[in-house]
Amino acid sequence: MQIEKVYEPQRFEPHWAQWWIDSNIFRVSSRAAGRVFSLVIPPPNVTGSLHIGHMLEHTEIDVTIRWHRMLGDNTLWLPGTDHAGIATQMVVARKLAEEGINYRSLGREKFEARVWEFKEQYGDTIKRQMVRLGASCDWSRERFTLDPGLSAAVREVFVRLYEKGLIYRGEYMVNWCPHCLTAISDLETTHADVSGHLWHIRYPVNGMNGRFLVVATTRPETMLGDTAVAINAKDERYLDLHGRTVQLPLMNREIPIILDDLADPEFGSGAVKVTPAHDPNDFEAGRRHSLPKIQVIDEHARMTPAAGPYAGLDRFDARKRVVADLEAAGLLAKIEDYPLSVGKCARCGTIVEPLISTQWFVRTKPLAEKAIAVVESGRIQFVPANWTKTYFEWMYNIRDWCISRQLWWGHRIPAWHCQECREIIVAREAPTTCPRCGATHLVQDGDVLDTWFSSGLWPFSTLGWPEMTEDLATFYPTSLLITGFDILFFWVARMVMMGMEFMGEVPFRQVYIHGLVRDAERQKMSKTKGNVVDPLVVTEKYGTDAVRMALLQGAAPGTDIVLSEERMESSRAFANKIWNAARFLFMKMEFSGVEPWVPESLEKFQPEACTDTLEVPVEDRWIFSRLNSASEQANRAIEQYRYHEAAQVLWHFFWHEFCDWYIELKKLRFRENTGLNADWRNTLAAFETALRLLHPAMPFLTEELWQRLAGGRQERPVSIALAPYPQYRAEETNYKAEREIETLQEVVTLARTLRAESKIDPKLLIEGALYSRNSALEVAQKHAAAIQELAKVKLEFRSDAAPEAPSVRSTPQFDLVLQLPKAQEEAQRKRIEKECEQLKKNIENSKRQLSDETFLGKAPPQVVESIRKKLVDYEEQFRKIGCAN
RNA sequence: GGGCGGUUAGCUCAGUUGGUUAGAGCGCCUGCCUUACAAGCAGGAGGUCCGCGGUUCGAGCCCGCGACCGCCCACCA
Repeated sequence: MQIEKVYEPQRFEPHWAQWWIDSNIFRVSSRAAGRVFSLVIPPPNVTGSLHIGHMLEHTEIDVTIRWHRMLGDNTLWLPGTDHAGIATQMVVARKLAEEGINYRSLGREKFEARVWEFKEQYGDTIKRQMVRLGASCDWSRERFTLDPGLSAAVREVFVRLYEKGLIYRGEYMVNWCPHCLTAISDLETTHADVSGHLWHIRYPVNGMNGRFLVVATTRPETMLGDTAVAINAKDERYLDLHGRTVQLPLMNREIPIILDDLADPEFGSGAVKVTPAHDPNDFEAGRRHSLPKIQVIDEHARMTPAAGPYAGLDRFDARKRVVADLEAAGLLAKIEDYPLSVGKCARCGTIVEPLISTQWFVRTKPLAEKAIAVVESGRIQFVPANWTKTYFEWMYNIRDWCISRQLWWGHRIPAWHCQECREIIVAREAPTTCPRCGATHLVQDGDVLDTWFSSGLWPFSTLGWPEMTEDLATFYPTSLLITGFDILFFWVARMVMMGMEFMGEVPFRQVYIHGLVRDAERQKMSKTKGNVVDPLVVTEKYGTDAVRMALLQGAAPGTDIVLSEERMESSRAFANKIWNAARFLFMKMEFSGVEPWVPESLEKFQPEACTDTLEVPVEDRWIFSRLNSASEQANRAIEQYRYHEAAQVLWHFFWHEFCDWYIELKKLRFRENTGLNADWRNTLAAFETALRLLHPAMPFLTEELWQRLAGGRQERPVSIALAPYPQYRAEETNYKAEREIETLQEVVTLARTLRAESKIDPKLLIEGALYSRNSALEVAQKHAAAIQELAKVKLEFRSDAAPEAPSVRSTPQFDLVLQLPKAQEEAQRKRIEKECEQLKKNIENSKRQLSDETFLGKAPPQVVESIRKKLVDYEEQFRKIGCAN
């Protein structure tokens, strides 16, 4: 068999995109197995940039899924939604904007025509992108925009919530984005600290000539819409003004002075202007006092006719003019520098404008109560657990959720307005007549739903709800959700609320929150910074398996992942290492006349054929025992989402046990044409098991090698992904074999160290003597040939005391003397001195503890015993090296 | 203003219930192109675990205070 010297991932591993498509085989479930495992995967962010963070998430999901599949669990993950259509529309709207066209100006018909056109042109690209992220993409049904099944679920939920009074329509202050021209939720606004100013403005008090009430504001342009000034009832400075009015400068409008806690006597002048149409607090105050609301800024952030002479100005230009005019009128008391935080649209970065508008809201309090209860009772578990607190923090302070968006992409709100009597009809299907006045002129509400509204239904809407399908019965609640903390509130919290409301049961049992991927400079990846790592580029360069491994190595729960090229290079080296181990085996198989072979049963580590009939070589007994222990650790790690630990275990086992020792030992046995003997069966069984162990982490490399190893055997599973995952069995642990190999390793390392320190040509076979007074000597002697091969020393084994010589190196049970050139003796002496110092410290330390009565009294016996033993060892070695001198 | 996380080797990070010589990868130093692998092999150096105090026989780990860094939430003009 021809096998390349260097592993070329491009030949065997698909791109990340292709990999994700391949993973889709796990969507299908047989429903044959006992244990059910289902997983919710996050909605694809198709329009955002794809970056390595998505790949981390999908890698963790994929590892988990593959592991469960190999355990024989009935697995399913829930991908797919209507996002393809939504995403396409968003992209088209953006393209239009680039051409200087506001998509709204086209009208719905023309806009949709453009979307179709775009679909024709870029359909395949979009489809690939969607599939890459696990979403379904069915262009054929209904308007291609939305999946009709899911749309029906969304309508059903909306109607039911409305009927229960949990959805209402109302006039409220919302965050308005003047660029996107839509209301956005609190969560969609980001706050940025900026240095602003606090302008103190004098408002003349009517009927008190020369008296002014000074108010402070960070947004002077809003004063044009003031309808009151508030003072605090406890603030004695201004009590005499209560009941009077002030004259609003510039607008020359008389407005009342009201008593309200809105005014904080400690802040500024203690008096505050009230602008109910442009500030959420003022809006509430305006309600309390039935103040008129004067809108002076419109949805494009321009001044309205109500702003009088300022009408038509941009809000920030208006600010300058207002300040200048106030100053000219001598009404500007002072200007202070003042740090403030401004809200910006999370999508476009435009500063949001609080505006009054009529929107649809979800009453969240009743939904939140259940969502809190299920986390409190532990029916939903967060991993790591500290996210629980963040979740509660938000749930306890939850506010009503504005779900209407003035956009054209998304699910239309299932509400119709009667053009005759203004009745609002909420229904599953479009009504033909108004139930109140019988009119037939009904127009559907122009708003669409927040995308998180439909995403919140995901765990059940994707399984066929409201029908109680077999899938829904089997896989709801799902076992697990793997996601990032950035959408904890947007998505996770809403799925819990919706799941409890409509299924009466939690949507998932566990929520694993993964870390964020940062670049080598610890920077969060973002499009604007341009530091995003494109998975397609790095998987091309290093291989998908290597990138996966690099991600997994950093994936400790609760910490961010710093991904560097170096790390990916080192995992590529690991992939290459495994490739070459296989290459060696295949070459030797050919040489030994061994055909591709895997054991009949993949359940046990050690193939049947070798156990009873033949004397099994110790390195085989050892590697099976080590495999056993590695699989125990790997299983436990993956089960607890400790992916980094699993990666480390696999890495260490494969490289530093299987390659460094096992294969090296086996080389001694593969020097003749033997055919498929016990040695070969054991070797291939061990390698085959190791591949399965590694498979969830590195699926492509292991699949490729596994197929080659198995040849064309029919009875094996078709894919390594369907083969059983290695499981720990107590009876497969072989302590005796492990100790024996440890002894061998000890002697070989001892000799290598001494040689290296003495600068002896690595190829030169030298002579030496190994001294020991315990049974370890016999073990070592048994492996004399291996020792000679691995360390290039020909040893004499002696049970008497070692002579004092500079060329001696010791461990507690051995002394090794090599014949060294004289020049090296001085260097050895220095080394020994240093070793003596360390030993002396250790001995003192142990003695101190062993003479401490309290320690002896309180420490557990095994701890005391281990220290006693160590002390004996230290002293023995101290004596042997001849430190006393 | 509330809440959360971090500080361990030159760099990036592990360290699961406290157990006595603190680990890995990369980097660095030394020697090797040894017919599986130079993307490799063998060996090595390198750490007051942020500071102070406390609990304990014993603290990187638990408690308190402090410093610095980062993140999230919040309607204070």
